[in-house]
Amino acid sequence: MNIFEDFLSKSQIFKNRDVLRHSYTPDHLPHREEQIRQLAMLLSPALRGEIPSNIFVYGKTGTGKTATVKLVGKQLEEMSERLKANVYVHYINCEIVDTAYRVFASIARRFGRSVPLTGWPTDQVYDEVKRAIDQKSIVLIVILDEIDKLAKKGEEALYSLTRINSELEKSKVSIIGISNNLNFKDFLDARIISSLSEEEVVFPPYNAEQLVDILKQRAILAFNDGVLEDGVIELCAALAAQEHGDARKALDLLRVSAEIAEREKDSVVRIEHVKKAVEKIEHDHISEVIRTLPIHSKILLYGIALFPEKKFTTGEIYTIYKKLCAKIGIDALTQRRISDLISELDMLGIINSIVISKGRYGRTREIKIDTNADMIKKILEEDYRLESLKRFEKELKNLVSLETFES
DNA sequence: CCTCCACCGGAAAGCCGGGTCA
DNA sequence: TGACCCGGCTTTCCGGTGGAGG
Repeated sequence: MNIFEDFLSKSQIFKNRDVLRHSYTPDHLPHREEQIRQLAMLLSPALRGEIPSNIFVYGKTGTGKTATVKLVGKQLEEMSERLKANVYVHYINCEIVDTAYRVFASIARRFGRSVPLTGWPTDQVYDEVKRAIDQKSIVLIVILDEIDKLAKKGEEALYSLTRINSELEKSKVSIIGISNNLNFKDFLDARIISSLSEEEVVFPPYNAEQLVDILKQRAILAFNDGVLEDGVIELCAALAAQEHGDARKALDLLRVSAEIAEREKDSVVRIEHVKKAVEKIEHDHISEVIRTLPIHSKILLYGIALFPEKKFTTGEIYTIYKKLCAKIGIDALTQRRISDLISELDMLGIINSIVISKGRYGRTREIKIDTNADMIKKILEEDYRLESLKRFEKELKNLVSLETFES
């Protein structure tokens, strides 16, 4: 008997698991009819060879922004093909493509130019883009997903792209910016903002009922008949609705619940599986984040995790961090840098740090671990570079508590 | 009401490893 | 090969500040 046979035979639950992944774009998006209509209306001038207004798309995570825009983009290209209208849509995820250089390179490559990953001056890549687009007369729609990620390092790209039309002879470019964060506008040049948001399309969060519809639609494709216990979909929807109506989260819950059921060799996905899924997702998320932390953040976090109840100031945790570094023979970073690493850990939700003033005793952060400290420590100890710290745990605790907190 | 602590956090510049190009 | 560019990570420098205690 082949060793895989056991695994092959038993997918009683899933018909097609991929339907539940975020990468899957269904060709019908429930409760997004209005947004689709707006986008189509705003983009339609492209088919007549005119420049559509730049569009700013706003909505929280998991509200279907990306899926909707992609769907409309795809249909726009199809229609353009039929009408021979030379409309092109280019999708860029700014979380990955997060600098001006890379944005330009991505566009240039779309039109067959080869641009190295690095090495050229950014201006040169931009020239390449202009030449590539202007070869024949086209309308190009650039979709900048997670456009807020460009605010820091890629502002130049936004600046150039919003003004590119005056430098092109035959072709036209328009931009669709997608963001889940309105605050990022504060960091940008007012001219860029007004140019980017000539039109706005808002994606409100889904409510629990709408999430149920979405899940049901996918469940039909994803599961065999009758494998979902009554209430499973409703529970997943309700849990996701509690957090700003995130469809992605709802789909994850449903998929992980089913995977747990499958692993337990249960032929039905039950309410209890959903409950286990909630924990598993939470746990997997944190441990993945921690595992991929750079070494200095790990050392720092280890120091904090040694004292789960303690509220640290920046200075205190820095002295502990320095001791830990000495112990494992790694050069310590400066306090300024550690201060930034603390902010990062805070943003990741692993620790809690707020700036407080202790009057006479200065202004500092109050830092406290936010999650299960034991779990964090275990995950950190998997790193071979931190292994030796495990042996010194007691010694370290004594040393540190005597020196730092005595007074 | 003023002072002054212990940091915060912005700006700029340096280092390093990735790369191109002539 | 050397000059040059990009981008991530750090260091250096430094002005700014909320509020307890005088």
